[in-house]
Amino acid sequence: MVSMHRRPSSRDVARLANVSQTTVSFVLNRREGANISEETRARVEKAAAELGYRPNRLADALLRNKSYTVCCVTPSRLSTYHAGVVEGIDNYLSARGYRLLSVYTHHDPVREAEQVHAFLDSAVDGIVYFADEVTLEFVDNWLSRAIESNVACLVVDTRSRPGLDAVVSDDVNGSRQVTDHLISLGHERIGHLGAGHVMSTAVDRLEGYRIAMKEAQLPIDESWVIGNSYLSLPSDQEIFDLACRVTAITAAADDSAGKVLQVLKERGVRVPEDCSVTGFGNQEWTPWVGLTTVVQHTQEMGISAGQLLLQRMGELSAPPQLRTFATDTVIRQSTAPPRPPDSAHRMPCLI
Amino acid sequence: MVSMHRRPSSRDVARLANVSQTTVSFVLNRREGANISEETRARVEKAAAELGYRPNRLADALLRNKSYTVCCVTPSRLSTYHAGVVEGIDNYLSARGYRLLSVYTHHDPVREAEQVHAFLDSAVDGIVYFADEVTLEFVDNWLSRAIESNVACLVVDTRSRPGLDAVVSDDVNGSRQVTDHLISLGHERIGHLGAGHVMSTAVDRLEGYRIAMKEAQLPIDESWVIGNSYLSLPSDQEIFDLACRVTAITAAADDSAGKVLQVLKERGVRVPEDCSVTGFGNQEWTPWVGLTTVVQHTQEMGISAGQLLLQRMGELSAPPQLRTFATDTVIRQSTAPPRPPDSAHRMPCLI
DNA sequence: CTGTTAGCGCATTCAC
DNA sequence: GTGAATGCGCTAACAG
Repeated sequence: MVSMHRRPSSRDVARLANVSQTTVSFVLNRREGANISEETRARVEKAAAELGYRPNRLADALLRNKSYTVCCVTPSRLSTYHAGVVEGIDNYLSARGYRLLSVYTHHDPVREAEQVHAFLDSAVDGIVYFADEVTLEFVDNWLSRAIESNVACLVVDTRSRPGLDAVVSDDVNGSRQVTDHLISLGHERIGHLGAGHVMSTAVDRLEGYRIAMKEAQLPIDESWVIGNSYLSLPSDQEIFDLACRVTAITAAADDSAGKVLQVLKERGVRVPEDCSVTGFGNQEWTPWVGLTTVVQHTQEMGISAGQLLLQRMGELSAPPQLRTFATDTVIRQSTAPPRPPDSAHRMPCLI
Repeated sequence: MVSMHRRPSSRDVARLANVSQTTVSFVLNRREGANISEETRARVEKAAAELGYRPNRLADALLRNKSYTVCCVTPSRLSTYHAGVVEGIDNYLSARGYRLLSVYTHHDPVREAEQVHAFLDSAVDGIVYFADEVTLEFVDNWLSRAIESNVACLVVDTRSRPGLDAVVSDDVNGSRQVTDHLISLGHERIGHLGAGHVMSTAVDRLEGYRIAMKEAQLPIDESWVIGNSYLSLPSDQEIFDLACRVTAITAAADDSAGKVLQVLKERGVRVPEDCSVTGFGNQEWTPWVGLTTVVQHTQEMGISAGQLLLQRMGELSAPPQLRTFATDTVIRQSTAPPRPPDSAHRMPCLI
């Protein structure tokens, strides 16, 4: 026979301790002004412990219209980068009495809006939106209500919302640095596997590549720039063709670089001997394949996001802040000097 | 001047529509028995739309002690496997009026307990716990309360909680099949990079390896079995030494296999020529490195988990179910027949 | 058919 | 120093 007892309420504690509900509230919340006798305090605490009393968060949130909850909206779970930022936010907020909940949109704007509305219907205090190529253009479906509801909103990974607090990597310089690395190795024909023009991160990374090439006075053949999306990559043939035209490829994302490694391996193009490859993001698996890539300081970004959120909760009308984080380049085995032009070895595509 | 209006309540709708709050509730919830005139219904709906009324989920949840929310407790975000299962649960539940929220424990049992308690304090309807090597032995810190609170609990990835609904892969057979694949290629000295004895998945994968070897009448030298944890892998040297003693290594996890690939590459052991390598899990990056691995049917597992949860919510006393899912082996380029014993090429470690 | 009333669990203002 | 009364927004008995 399972005990179907209702869970204990503060009233139950009050009854057991022979005091009023108010006193229980005062004791358990350590309320300042209230001068409760030591004897009463002890009796209340004993009663609460005895019953295993825990305050009902719903009742409190309903009363205050505040739930001490922040939600984090992400396209999917699959990114070391996102994971790091979320962990940073989580660490910051959980140490300050807030909890962080996550939902995934699966790149579906309708689902995203539903998820956020559900949060707004539950007195959420803050929303962190991780920009997504697909849903970005639909954020206004929910963002306007979030702002009207005085909820602290913050966006990660895009500069396209100047009215909001935002946290981003310095994508331009990150891309520039990794391209400089290739240039310093002696590469002159360098390709870029980009991710289109929807995400400012993609645009910035392409821009960084262009700047590096320009500063080195290396011309860019426009056929060296391919890729329109983080999500759908160019065909194997397009990637292969690019590798035949250049001696190095900078990819705007590690996942894209991973795909490049696969294609080149399958077609007999050796990395880095025949073609160097770089990524962006330092995903967990990149050491395993020796991919040279760009490290983003995800923990710091997350902590900063947490700070901005709490500030915004306190001061809704303060001017929005954009925080940009420098990156590092981590050099592994996927980059090396290009083959000398007269090398005996021929690229398979040139045979 | 920001409008600081309180968000509209059902009472506001009632006032605007000139009806009582009850009528608003009946209309908006399409309550069966109540026979509301078409005219009234239209007036209420118009008023609700005009005010942009949305019901407050907190009030409802407080009243019913039910929030139509399920929480999912995961060690971290970084796993294609977890991602797939969570997506399956999400798809199933969101189509049935529930929402799925996720939290991460970062392998910290204290944090995990806090997170779950916060959910229990908010009338969560179900909990999905993804077994984790570190927190598994502490689940009773919160599990007992969850069960007493009549919350539907389900565990993924471990058979160690026979009292609970559980969803697992057929790890024994998955591991056995991938080992059989190596045996059929002609390997006789096969090593296993395991993950200890805490997680039943790790134990089962080791067991599957042993069964396959036994059935093929291949003896196992106990020095071929290394690895005590999913989280902390053996040293590079240990991995290298293992590769010198065998012609193939089955890893209990893709991440471990990835590490093996890195070490072998760094030390000049060619894969698959000198040593074949297999993983487990079909993580997103495995195609990029051509890793032969075991595919788990994550979506189906998630859907099944969703079904079990809803069943359990309806019938708390039903006998617990364990659902086991078959796996597939996906063969890529990291496995090949062993070198002939008299091969001219020598392993670097044997030189 | 619709409105009045009560109460979910809590914090809080105001008496005593 | 402590307690009675109020209301957050909602649904659901129960009247009428």
